[in-house]
Amino acid sequence: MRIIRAPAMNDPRPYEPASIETKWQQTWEAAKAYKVRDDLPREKCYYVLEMFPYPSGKLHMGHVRNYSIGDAVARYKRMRGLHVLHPMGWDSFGLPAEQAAIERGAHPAKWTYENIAYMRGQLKRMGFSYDWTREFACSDPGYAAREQDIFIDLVEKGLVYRKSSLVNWSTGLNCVLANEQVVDGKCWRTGMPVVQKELPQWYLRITSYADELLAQLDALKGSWPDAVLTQQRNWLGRSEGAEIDFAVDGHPEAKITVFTTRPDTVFGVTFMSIAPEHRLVDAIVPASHRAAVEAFRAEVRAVSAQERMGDTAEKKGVFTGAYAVNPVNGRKVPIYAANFVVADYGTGAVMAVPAHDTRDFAFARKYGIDIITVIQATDAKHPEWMKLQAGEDAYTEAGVLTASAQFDGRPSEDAKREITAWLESTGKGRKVVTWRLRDWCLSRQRYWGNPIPYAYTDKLGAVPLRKQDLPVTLPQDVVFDGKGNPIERHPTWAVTAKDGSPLTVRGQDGPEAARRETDTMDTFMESSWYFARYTCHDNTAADLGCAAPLDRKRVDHWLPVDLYIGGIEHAVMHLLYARFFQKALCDVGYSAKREPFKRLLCQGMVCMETLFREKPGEKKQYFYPDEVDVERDAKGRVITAVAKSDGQPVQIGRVEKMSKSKRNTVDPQALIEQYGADSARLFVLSNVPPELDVVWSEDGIRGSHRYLKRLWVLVTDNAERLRGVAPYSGKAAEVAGADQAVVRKVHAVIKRCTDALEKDFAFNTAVAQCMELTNELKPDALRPDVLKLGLSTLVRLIAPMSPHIAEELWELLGGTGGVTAAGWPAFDESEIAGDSVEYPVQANGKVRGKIVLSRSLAGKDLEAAVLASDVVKAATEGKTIKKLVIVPGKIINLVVG
RNA sequence: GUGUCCGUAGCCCAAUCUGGCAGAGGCGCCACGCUCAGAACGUGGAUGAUGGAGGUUCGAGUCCUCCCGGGCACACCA
Repeated sequence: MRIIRAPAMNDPRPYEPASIETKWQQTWEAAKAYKVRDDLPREKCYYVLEMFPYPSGKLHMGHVRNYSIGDAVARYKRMRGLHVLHPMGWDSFGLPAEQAAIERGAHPAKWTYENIAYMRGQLKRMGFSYDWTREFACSDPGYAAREQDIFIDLVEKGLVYRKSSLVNWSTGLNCVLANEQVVDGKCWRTGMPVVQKELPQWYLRITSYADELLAQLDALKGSWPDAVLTQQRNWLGRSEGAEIDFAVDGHPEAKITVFTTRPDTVFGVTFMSIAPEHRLVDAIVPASHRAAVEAFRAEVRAVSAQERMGDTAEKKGVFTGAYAVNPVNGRKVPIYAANFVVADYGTGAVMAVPAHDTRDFAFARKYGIDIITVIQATDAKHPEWMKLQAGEDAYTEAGVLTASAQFDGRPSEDAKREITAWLESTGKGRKVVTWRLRDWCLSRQRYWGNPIPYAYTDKLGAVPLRKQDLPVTLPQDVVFDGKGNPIERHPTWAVTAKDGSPLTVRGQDGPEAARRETDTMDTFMESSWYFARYTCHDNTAADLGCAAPLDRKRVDHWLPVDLYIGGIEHAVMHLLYARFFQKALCDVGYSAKREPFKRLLCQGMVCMETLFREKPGEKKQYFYPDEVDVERDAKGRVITAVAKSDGQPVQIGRVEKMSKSKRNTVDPQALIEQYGADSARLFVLSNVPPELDVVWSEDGIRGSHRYLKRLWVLVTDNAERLRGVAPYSGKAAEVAGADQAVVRKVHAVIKRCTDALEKDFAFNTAVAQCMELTNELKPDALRPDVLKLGLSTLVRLIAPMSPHIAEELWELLGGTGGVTAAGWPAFDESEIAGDSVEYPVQANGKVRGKIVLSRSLAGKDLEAAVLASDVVKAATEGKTIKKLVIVPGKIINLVVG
């Protein structure tokens, strides 16, 4: 049994995070401390937003980090006197809810809203300063209804269309995926294979905004991470070139248009590659080659998208038996159906110039096709050029044209323009720009999403619903058995109007019986405008179908978001869709701000060491940390690790992103219970800058907790006697010794903290500064007013990171009105440096000693004082000074010989 | 392969933008204090060719060039 010593009379109150944190959370809630108004001057306002979570059940460490960063910024900005909009909500449509319904029988809505309730409680327990009055979930009827209104606006603007096309069909989800959701040919969510399937789908015309989406990336440089800008640029994939029309020999009605970025090489075309699915293939293939082409097409189709896209796939083709005629020189070239030609990029056909394209070169070699050089390198020693001379590889760089009729001798860049112009003038080609970006496929054959507000009739086809007939709400009585789309199988929903009567749409001769669209929208739709909705979440009239989705005045007051924080995994999908959507919202009249996020911060992952055993031919067996004993040497390096269960060795693996499957996770709830929210928040902000990965360790969080305890003891030990003392507010020079050092330190630390937060949100260095100041504050050595200055500064500096303890200590020190209202402490640059400077003295770059001189010394006086010093005399003994470098306030360097 | 970021103590990182004594902070380690002992706490301490080679400079972790190593992104896109 443990013997617990009774506390002595003057023992300070112990640090009990749970009670302090609950107390202040209740205080903030009761005071609606973080509710923000919409009618204050914008320059006094700040909008900080973290990517809202999918309500999967409970918070994970990634959330804790993301939201701790955002909250620290929000609290810091408030202390700087700004009115901060800091909202939170739920990205609550999506597949896991349906998965849960299938597995556990709970309705997706029930499961989702129970999760939201639990996670909201966790966020509140973390003490995040959200304006909870603006909270909403995307699956709330109000939000989904507003989204349908916007959808109809987009329809009227011509941004929505339906087309039948090959789509990515996830065999795991029985559902269509966007290109971005296909990773290495597999479903990004389930990892199951993705196959191509022909289906009619709804699309949003994001490609109409391609130019603007690209152009405005330049303006985001410096405010968004380069990695994100690059990824978006790659994704948009703008490519400038020419389309050239080739006639087909013996088929005067047929014409194959190719797209090329190298019109300067057109005289070197020796064959053409065409996508096997190209619509002209059947028309031009002679009977003699039909069987071979059909077989090839079947073979290509059988190969999964994954293999076809990967660079391991062999480049293959089959001669179609047809010939194309090169419009510039009349040369007849064979047409090959090739597996590497993508049907829906460019024109689905490529002119092949083996001399100047690596892939064409390999293909020509394989099938024995001619190689004609039409570009000459200007540098005869160019390695690629020498390879072409040796018949080893193509020369793909720019050069000078040859064997190109009237263009001989022209440089590539000029020839591109001139040849394109010539083709244009003869009607055989034209300058074009193509994009890698495709339109956004919106349809999902799923239940738990927002219904697409369309209906179909036999006569009219697809008809958008009128706004007064909205919203379309999901049927409640559906069956989840994992076999396809539950809405589609509902007996009456698709043909029943809001009021229960049979669904009709208005036709020319009166109402016509109609059937609803049963597809729901991609959930990236909801996350494309939620940041705008936070500014006016209450814009909801009694009749849901009639209120405007957004209040333009408030949207434009708050947007763009000043700081948006989230994971880099959203670099393309979410962030590109949201940028597009904001522009579309502008064009339907809901905003004038064309970019949604002014600054973007992508925080790193929370990682942890993995522990595993591996046997040949078996999957890795992972261990939880508490199942393993680790032994370290004197330097802290790991010597051995063994499992507690059997004493056998365990391997220590890489530090990897926390995941359940690797058993390297930590439950934030347990951290809160053991150490408190303040310690958890401080830990995820310490040690590394926000954009780097942070490695979780038990020792690490104990370190953060230990620091808060030290701060607690330091303040509570002295609070009583300091309560009535005013913090020292005079000059540093007016006090002496340790007091003066502390006053200077206070100014220096405030400056460094402020710089760290203003420049890069470098909370790690801000925390370090707080610790440094704490280490300097020795109560017994300081005047009470100087100590009070130090403590009251410290408490305010730590407040954005660990707000509960800061509030409590602020109150104990006699502060009123809360630590936020107290404001961020100010500093005076001139108070940081002392009157004297300790100059290091270097001789030929090596430090020989130090001399202390008055800061006010300058010019000849300073030089004289330096030369007179013992250190300089000793260093120059018997040598001559060739050069004397004196940097006032910094250093002295002697060049001697 | 191309682009980009990075490489500082046993580990995570400051200092790099704006050149000036290599170290703010944390973890780990060691010693001492406290303790019957440990934990906790406190006090103190050790640890480096700043990945390598050149260059610029009075002076380079910092700027320039090349190389090595690593991360991330892109990579049949015509």
